[in-house]
Amino acid sequence: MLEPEAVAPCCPPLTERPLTAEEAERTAKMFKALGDPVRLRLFSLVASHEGGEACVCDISDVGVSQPTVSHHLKKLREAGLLTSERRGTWVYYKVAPSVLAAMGQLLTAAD
Amino acid sequence: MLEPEAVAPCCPPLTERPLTAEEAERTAKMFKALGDPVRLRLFSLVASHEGGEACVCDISDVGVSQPTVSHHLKKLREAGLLTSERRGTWVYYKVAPSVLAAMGQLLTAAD
DNA sequence: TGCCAACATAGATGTATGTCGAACACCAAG
DNA sequence: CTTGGTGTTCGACATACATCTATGTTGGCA
Repeated sequence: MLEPEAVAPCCPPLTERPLTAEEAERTAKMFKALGDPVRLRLFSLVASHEGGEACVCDISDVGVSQPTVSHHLKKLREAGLLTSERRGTWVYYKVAPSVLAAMGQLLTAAD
Repeated sequence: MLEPEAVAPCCPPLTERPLTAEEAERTAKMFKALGDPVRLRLFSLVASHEGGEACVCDISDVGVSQPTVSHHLKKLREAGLLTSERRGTWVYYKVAPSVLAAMGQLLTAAD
């Protein structure tokens, strides 16, 4: 089921030193994934859901069709931000561990 | 010169509660702006430059033409992430105050 | 076995975006 | 005022992307 390439601890704070081209390439994928309003809502719906995970049926009410939701969840998976698991009839998404920490570190003001 | 709409303190951590549609719309613009490798490098070049600011001539070596650099800097400005100021011959860009803090808060693991 | 619900994939389509070269605006020196 | 350097804007173009409808696939249940 096409699992994400690891997002990795990646990089120091953006204020510490310029990113290399490769670092920027990898890191931009995460930001890009969150750069769509629908995906950002889906991500926050999963991240804030009790237990840290949510089934698609819990988060499908974001104003677009069901295939579109599925499409965006796939993008988030491919960016390494979410993982998915099927349990019976439902598919559950959760935030990939360490992703929030990694992105938070990037944006740490190293002042 | 088309100044940015304020990016605002905006939102609580993504893990605290789901974003509303409006919040997501506004916030996604910031992530989107950083969702391109070239822009991400430009941003980190400015953010990590001594004095917290850099002139375009200091950061133009990212592998694309100079008009393209200018185009991306404009996008970053419009997203509220950078501000620009002309001093004599050169134009200086700096990170908009409070932007890093705001984005960092969004990604705070509220665990 | 057959059916329904939950998600995913496929294909089509309009719009947004990244890129470039060319032309323009601004400023400092001669 | 003219020249040269710095940066922006313009127009064109190819690609990427968000969205939809239609169709597949998977699993529970009668």
